[in-house]
Amino acid sequence: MPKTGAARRRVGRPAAAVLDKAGITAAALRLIGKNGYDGLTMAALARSLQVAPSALYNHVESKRDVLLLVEDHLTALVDVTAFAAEPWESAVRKWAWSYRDVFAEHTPLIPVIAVLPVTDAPQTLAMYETVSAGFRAAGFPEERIVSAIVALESFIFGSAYDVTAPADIFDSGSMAESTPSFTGAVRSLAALGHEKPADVAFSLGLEALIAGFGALRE
Amino acid sequence: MPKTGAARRRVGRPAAAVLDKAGITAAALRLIGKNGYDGLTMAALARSLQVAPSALYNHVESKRDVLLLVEDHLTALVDVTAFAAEPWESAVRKWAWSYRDVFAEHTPLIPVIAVLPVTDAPQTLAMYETVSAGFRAAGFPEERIVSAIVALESFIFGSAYDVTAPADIFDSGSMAESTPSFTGAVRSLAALGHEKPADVAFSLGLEALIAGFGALRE
DNA sequence: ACCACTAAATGAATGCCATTCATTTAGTGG
DNA sequence: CCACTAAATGAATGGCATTCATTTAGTGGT
Repeated sequence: MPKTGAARRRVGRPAAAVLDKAGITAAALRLIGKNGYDGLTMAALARSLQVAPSALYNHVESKRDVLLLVEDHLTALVDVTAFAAEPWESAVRKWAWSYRDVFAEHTPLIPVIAVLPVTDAPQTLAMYETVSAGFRAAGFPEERIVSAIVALESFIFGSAYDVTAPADIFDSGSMAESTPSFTGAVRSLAALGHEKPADVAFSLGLEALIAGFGALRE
Repeated sequence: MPKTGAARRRVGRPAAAVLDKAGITAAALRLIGKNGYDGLTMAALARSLQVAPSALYNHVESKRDVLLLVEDHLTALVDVTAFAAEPWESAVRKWAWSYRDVFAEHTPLIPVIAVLPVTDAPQTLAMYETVSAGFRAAGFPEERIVSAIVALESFIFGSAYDVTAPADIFDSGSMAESTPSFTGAVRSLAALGHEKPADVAFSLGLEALIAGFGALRE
């Protein structure tokens, strides 16, 4: 029996195209928002677009392609505006926090991004252009710009994972007596207060990187 | 027909146990070494141990469990010896390079490690104990030790991905004219020489972190 | 000596997944 | 008007982790 309200599409090319990359991207993001990355399957994506799974392959080559569309969309959300208006230190700081926050919600993309040729992701390339122009304007020696950005990005990606870690990740359980130094350090961090441990670590590392890199400027 | 040289095991519990965790770990590592993480399937693992796939589940609960065994084994390979014998700066430097090098070959484990409660991984916990003791002995304020280690680890994990990136990852292709600043920076890095870009970026970031954190010591 | 129980293997499903292919239909350029 | 291309369906395909019923071997208790 045909679906209740579903006016089944008949076989063959429809008069107006049903799918395009923007629609696929939006549907993927909706799906991820509702069910996480486990819920993002080609079948579920097709269902949410009221289309047969195989129809997706007229628009993307693979599931990895879908992840790439999502990645590029998200990168456009990273805030780079401070590079136009603020001193280098605070611009980097804002960019880094924003970048981490966006991808902390999307860690399954990190393995994809990390090895992604920038050619395949126009928004990502645009971000690099803005950031590297900011470094150049701040007096960075040209041959260090890319390395500094890569180092910051590595730190940001690693820190994004850290945000998703369970609160009790450092609970050493029954081994506590045999690891006194670590157990003590964990306890005294916990005693410190309510600020999120992932934020404390990110701030600590980011400020060290900013200070260290700032010294390279001419 | 029974396999050629294979003396098929008959159904039922064998006289001597065929499997244990150490054997499973070793086989998984062999498989990863030969075919990468794509080649590590429960079926392939079982085949390499001459066992039915379902037999594995008497010893591990899931594939994730297998990855955990591998992770803990690898962590034991990270070199922490310098913390016993060298000044803090060089000990951290050696540890960080070693840690990055080990996991650069095993990036698919990073999502697993990053959210892994330390209770489940004794070798990993042992590494933390040695490192935090080194920080403490170097005069680190106790409540910053964990944050500093987490920040370093985040940088290390992100940098491990970077090692695996394709050489032409920053080739902006046809968009080169619209991204002059970034394209110029990439070119002048390439002109610089033969040192691996991932190593340059890692060194740059690591030295900044060491310098920044060193200043926290009392 | 027996018996209940647990541990460790096999082999046959199960259900999900990404992807491919043959087929159908709709627009388009020459 | 005709060949071609684009975009949909629907039916495979093969691989995957995992589960379950079944069989057999050792073990601890009476």
